[in-house]
Amino acid sequence: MGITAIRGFNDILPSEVGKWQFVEKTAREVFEGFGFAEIRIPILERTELFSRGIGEATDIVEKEMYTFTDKGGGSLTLRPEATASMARAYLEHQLYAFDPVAKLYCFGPMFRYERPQKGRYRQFYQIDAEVFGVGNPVVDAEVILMLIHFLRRVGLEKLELQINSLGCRDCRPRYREGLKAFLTEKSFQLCEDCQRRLQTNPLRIFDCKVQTCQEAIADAPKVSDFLCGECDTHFDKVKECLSMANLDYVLNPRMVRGLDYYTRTAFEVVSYDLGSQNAVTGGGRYDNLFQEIGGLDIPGIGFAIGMERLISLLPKDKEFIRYPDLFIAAPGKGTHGEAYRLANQLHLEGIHTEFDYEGKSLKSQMRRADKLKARYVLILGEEEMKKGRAVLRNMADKSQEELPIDNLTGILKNKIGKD
RNA sequence: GUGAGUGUAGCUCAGUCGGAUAGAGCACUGGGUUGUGGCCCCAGUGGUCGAGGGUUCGAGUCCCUUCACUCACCCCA
Repeated sequence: MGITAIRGFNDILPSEVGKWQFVEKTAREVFEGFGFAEIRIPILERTELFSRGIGEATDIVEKEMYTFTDKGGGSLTLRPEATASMARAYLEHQLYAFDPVAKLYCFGPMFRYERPQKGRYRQFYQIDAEVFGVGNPVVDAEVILMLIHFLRRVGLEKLELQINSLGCRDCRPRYREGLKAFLTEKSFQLCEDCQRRLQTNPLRIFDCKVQTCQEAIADAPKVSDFLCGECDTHFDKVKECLSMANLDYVLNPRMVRGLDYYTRTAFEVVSYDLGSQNAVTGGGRYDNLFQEIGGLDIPGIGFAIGMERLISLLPKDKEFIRYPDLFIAAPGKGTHGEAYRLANQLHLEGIHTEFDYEGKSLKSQMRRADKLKARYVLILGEEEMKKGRAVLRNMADKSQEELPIDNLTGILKNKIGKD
């Protein structure tokens, strides 16, 4: 093997690309129907954008970013997520001056230096959708509704929507301290990792798989007990709106988000067909992000969908590959040029046509037509060609008919359009 | 960063206790049919046994090192 792709960076081969196009096309249709507009943003940003936006102490910023110094001497980072960049673009171009409310979506690769495993790669693709400028809980529900609607449209079932409220900058620290105090008394029960988490991020202990840690936190206080009045009514309103839309959800008081900027509503959609990395999408509200990166006090909410994870869940029986409409077989040497001429003519008409480049036997050409799953084969026989005619074979039912070559385009368009 | 598993043909995999020229199926090419696909039959192409070192008369097989991939931890989409 010569040069290979680097670890965690994958090629998406033609046989897979149909799925990607389908998912992207569906996302565009659904999101634009909800009033979202596409935005395209760079994949490189100043490192500062992420360290301030995502949070210095997060795993992403601490150890997962692809950061380097460019020739101008500045520190740049391949984006590990899109929200901070989208917020930056919104501020930089003062989109709020036209309308404080911006509903944006974008597609693209993200980069995180992690050990790859099932559903986790160093370059991975996300679909992001964000609403900037609305603090009202109705929009939380609206965003979640759009997300679920999209997931159903691409054919996913057996999904579970989990929601939680993380509180705001007032009540989250209170909860954190409360939890810390509670667990400190039980710290002898905690594993080594959780001893550390107790200091750095006590909320994470909820995720620990160690039996004794689970026992320790079994009757730990919940976020909901600590929410301030405003966060409490906000969350109630979100739940109420979800119910109004007939969306089923599971309250997961243990759900924690890894990025510092999340506040209040947090949600995840998980699938039990995914393996260990079971979140297809995750998101939430981030009312502090804009202040961290720019100063203006603008609320936001959004989600990121993991493309690879989503695509791995797509129904298996669905066909995403486009097969040729026609294969032109030219068994005789004298008919080769005609195959080339005809194929080009048909290409200009948008008819997906293949032909043999190698001058192989008719049998071999037929075999290839079959392998490519061409619907029709046009056989340019020397006998027929002398009369200006050719044989058109329907590969599915084996029927054949002799046709005049000069009228071929019209006839094919008619036939192919029919089914 | 940590742990476990796996590396033999393009793909999926056999390969016994260390023994002779490393196999099968699929795929590919050609033929059986001078001009007709799938099924069948025949033949052919294709290998640095991941790489490097060691033990041995002899290594795909045993040992060491290394690389890659996979899964899991951590964390997240």
